[in-house]
Amino acid sequence: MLRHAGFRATYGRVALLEMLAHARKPVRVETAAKAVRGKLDLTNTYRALEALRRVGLVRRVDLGHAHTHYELAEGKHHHHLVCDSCGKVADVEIQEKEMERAALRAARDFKSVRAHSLEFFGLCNACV
Amino acid sequence: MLRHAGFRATYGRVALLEMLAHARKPVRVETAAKAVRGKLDLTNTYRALEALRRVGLVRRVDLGHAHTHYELAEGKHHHHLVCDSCGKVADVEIQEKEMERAALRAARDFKSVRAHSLEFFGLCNACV
DNA sequence: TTTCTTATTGCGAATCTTTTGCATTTAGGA
DNA sequence: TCCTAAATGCAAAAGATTCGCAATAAGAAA
Repeated sequence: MLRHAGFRATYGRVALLEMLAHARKPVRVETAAKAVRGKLDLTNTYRALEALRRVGLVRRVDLGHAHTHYELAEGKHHHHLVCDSCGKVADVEIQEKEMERAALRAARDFKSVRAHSLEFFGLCNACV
Repeated sequence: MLRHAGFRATYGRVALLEMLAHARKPVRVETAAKAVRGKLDLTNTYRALEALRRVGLVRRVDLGHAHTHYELAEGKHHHHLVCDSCGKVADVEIQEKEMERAALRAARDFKSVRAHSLEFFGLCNACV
């Protein structure tokens, strides 16, 4: 995958992709860096994730915190429902196309929608 | 408004609300602070905006940048379509309720949705 | 395999946004 | 006018992310 995307397949990047593949929810850069400790430091984890994002191997997830999360870009684009209380994250699929069309209809003066970010916040069953 | 919300009506906060009332799009904290220069410094602009947000007078808008934007909380909750090229912002209204219901349906294990964030990115008519 | 080019990395320092501490000022009720 | 808690300014801290640069290593070529 890495070579095909024009990258060198370094231990750090491979480890990074592997950890993302096993993660069950979007991961903070700091967490990712710790997971590949010894193979890639924090600075280069930032650089690697950004590079991987640019070629579409990973996606940025903005959960409204001060820090960015990343997840492996597999399957279709989806959103998240985050528990306010425990932080649990569930994947959510929504009628994307229709929503973007609606946005375009609502926004006079715009010709196209390239992307959107949509995250939900609420309570999971295990929390009060 | 300020007194009614339990605040002291200081020059700084009044100026802040006035500038937000005239702004045509969500404003960065730094920009807001410059606009009320002399009446409120950067630190207290942060404090004031957060306080105003807690009582519902302003809303936070997260456009996916490294910094937070704020807008006056008037009218119904809405979203934004941001031009990738020039940064122009248009307001967008979407069928909120139905979307949140759909999210809840899609996310097993969740009992409620308190809020969501939704922003669109694309190109306005004036840009390439 | 060895060599060579340059992408990648580590590390320190810088930058940017946001928060905190604290002494001083001030809005607004008594 | 007086008094107290809310607000404020300023300096410094904290957290996230980026930059600069010399050292290292992946992978193509010999």
